[in-house]
Amino acid sequence: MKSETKDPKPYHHGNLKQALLDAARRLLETEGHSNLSLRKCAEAVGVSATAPQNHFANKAALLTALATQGYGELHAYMGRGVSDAADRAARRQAALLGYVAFAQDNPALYELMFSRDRVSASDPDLLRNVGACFVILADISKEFGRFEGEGAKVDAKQQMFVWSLVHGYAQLLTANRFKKEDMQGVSILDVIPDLHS
Amino acid sequence: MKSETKDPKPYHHGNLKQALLDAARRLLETEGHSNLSLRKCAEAVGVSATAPQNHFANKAALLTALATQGYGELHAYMGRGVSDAADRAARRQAALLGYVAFAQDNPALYELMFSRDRVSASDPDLLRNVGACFVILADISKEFGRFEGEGAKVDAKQQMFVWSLVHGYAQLLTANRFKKEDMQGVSILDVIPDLHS
DNA sequence: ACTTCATGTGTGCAGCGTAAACATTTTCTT
DNA sequence: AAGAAAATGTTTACGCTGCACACATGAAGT
Repeated sequence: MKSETKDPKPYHHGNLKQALLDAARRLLETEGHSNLSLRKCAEAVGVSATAPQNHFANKAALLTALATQGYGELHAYMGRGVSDAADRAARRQAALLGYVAFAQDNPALYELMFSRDRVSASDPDLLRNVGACFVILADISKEFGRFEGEGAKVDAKQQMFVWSLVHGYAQLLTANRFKKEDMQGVSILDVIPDLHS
Repeated sequence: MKSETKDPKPYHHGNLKQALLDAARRLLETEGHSNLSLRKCAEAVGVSATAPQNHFANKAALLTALATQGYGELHAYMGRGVSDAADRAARRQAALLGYVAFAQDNPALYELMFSRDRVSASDPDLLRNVGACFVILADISKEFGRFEGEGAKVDAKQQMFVWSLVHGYAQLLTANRFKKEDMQGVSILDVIPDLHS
């Protein structure tokens, strides 16, 4: 019984990496992005100020991990409560509502996920999770509206249309750019025009 | 001739405020948002590190002024090359193309304009310029697609649809979230589905 | 047992925003 | 014209930040 795998707490702290991510995530939403610092994360977890360096090469690496985690959860939100047998219209509805719900539940993280110079956009893990989200978006975009051109181009336009619409809606919503009175009883589904005659 | 208004250079520097904004804007696009500092702006202009404090209460105030300026230019981009006599379809086309062009020309500034905690969203000047942009968006949103509900609600949904779509498209485009091959010869106008039967 | 490596601490440094005291120049008031 | 007041700029200082570096410690492998 020399290498049992029952207790995965390897040593000093436990698993500091995930603890730092959790603390960073909480600080991000509570204090705002510009008040998030590695030192505050370290202090929240109870380690020295330089301990995070053992798990993240720099601050950008931590933010990238945070964004990667965010895309994973966004994917989960979009797939929530959808049975495999559901038709595309049902999946589409659930995915759109889930997408917006994630942004509303994690506005600061959502903004970070689309920031241009705070996360390293070429990170493989990040790209993988982004790709997983895009698979769902591509699926629900099929048979959506009428676009001109040949087949592949039509698919691309449909996907760009759906992603642009839901992303823009989510961002403008969480950035409070919509008038409150316009939002009464309105969801992302109401903002999609009737596409067929 | 004691108070002639011919030379508006008041004294020491000239007009440091605008010079700082110009420097900040250049640094923002070249160095990226996370490498923009007041001290670098001051150095670029050739004044001491604390001189900006006389013109901007804090860094957020400078970024807010930058965003305000951005919305002014976005408004100008949307109105470019449009005669007053043009019909709504022509204005819509020009405004959408102008909107996206501004985002492409000023990606870092565009991101700043929609950031949640770096600009003070309640600034009156900012709100005024945001409102001016929204007036154009509301105008081009009329008679767009088919939405259910009574009159005012339909207008609101149309506006939210158009702004969500063009903002999402602009942001995803500048964040390189679209596949390059999908973008070949595609503009914002191609991503809007045929809304009528 | 000894080495090796992963992980955590302590120290130090340059850059940052910004507060405070002071200097200088313009503008206002008389 | 003269002095007061305001606007603008500099210097200094302080605490916070990311991070490089040397070192300590505990776990794992041989």
